[in-house]
Amino acid sequence: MLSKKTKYGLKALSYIARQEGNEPVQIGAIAKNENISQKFLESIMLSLRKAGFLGSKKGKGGGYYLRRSADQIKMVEVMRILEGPVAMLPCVSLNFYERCADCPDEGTCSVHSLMIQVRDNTLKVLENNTLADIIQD
Amino acid sequence: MLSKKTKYGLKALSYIARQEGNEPVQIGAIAKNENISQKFLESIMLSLRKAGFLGSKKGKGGGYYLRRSADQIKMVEVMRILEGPVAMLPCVSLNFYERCADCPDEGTCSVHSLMIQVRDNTLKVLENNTLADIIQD
DNA sequence: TTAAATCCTAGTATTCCGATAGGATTAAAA
DNA sequence: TTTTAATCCTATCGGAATACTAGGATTTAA
Repeated sequence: MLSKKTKYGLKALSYIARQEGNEPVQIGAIAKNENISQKFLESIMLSLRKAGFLGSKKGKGGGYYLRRSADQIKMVEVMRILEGPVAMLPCVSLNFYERCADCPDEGTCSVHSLMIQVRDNTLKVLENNTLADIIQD
Repeated sequence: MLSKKTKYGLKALSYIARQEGNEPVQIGAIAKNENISQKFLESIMLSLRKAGFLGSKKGKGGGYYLRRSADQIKMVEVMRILEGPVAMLPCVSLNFYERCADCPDEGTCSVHSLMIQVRDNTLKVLENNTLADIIQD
């Protein structure tokens, strides 16, 4: 299951991307319009800024804005920052690989190959969709 | 991330499917060979039996056996029993649907359509793989 | 009658998630 | 210069879920 953190983060990015012009958007406005706890959203925005998706302006009239155009922000990148690995098992993760404690040999693990297939199909979707794509609705 | 419960369940089913003949297989043997806590595995086997994948024989010489041939057990069925929904959001789940509290309208939610794509691609893999497929390694 | 297996219910330790608290800092506007 | 409005930052916390564990009841073969 997708965490609320990721879901809210994607909604916030979408909200910002849908605004006209490049004026900074306030957390308060996003939280209100998307029904998200403002304090929780604050910490999510911070992650997105530190990851390079968002820039911020402090003080009155400040807020957040996209640092890249929406069609340059792949869903898979955002997911990896907010959700972590795309794969369903650490042992099939490309960016967060870890051995499984219980497996003596990944090559003979029957679950392993299945989860590689799932990963590749999920990746295909997340690589091919950008922020620009998902706000087309 | 896949829960240990699901992973262990799949490994246990694979282990049983790989045995010659239809002799019941003991939890103890599975736990030992697959490095799984025996007590934990007990509860998982119980779920799999109640879901109809396994039959059991009690008492000395008892154990678990497949109730259907391995090529008749789709991965998606096992996943739904052990892991729950395939979808990453309740609002795009076919078998475990729930509204999202924060969405006034699913039709205009940008995350919704993305997660439908992910779901469909994951489903494709899990529908097309059976227990027989994943033990071919 | 004993040994070996499943069956079943409860409990528990730990981790993670979602959210909250409380201020520090910055900048525009009055 | 003061006020107001925004982000920044760290810490904490309750509840739920996960991953087991305990302990016995029941069943069956030898």
